[in-house]
Amino acid sequence: MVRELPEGRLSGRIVEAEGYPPGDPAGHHFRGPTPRNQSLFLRCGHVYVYFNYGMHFMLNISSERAGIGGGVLIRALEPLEGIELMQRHRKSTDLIDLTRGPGRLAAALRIDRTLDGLDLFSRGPLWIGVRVPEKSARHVAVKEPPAAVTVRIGITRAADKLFRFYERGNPFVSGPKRLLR
DNA sequence: AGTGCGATTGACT
DNA sequence: GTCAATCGCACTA
Repeated sequence: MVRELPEGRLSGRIVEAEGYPPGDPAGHHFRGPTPRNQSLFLRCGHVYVYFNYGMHFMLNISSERAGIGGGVLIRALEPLEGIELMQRHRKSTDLIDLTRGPGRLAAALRIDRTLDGLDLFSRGPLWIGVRVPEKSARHVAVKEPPAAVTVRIGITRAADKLFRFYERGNPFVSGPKRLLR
């Protein structure tokens, strides 16, 4: 995940996310489009930013064809670039909690509703890149990071669905210990 | 027009 | 472990 700001570039590896697919009663798109959630109905790859609990922004990415509601909540990053600026945004120097959790992540990247509706493919102020290894590893077997699947965090409806995905063992993943697998 | 609560976090016992 | 902060919005009437 790459955030471009006048002060510099911020980036991090996505290590935790949750799916909110079409028809999911826990999704904000479930009851149809409204002014708040219309970005979830844009073609996949658009940003939906939700202001939660009156104080935290949450970063989502639409995941379906145009007109179909669905999205992915980005819950945690492993910080890569611009760590000092992220620390200023978070008013904390604690590295492990810098982007661990959806609210912290959005604060660190200075994400708010002005980014709502943005097309991630447009290479604007926010986009997703593919990290290229420092050295060419074509002849080396690339090891896939171990993935784990659990129920989603902090929801009440469809609470049994296994739609949370994270990199096993990564210290930048959020959530209660009982969900660790 | 009024109301209850939410995809969380940080402070505190 | 508990709990307050804080507000936009969907829902009810």
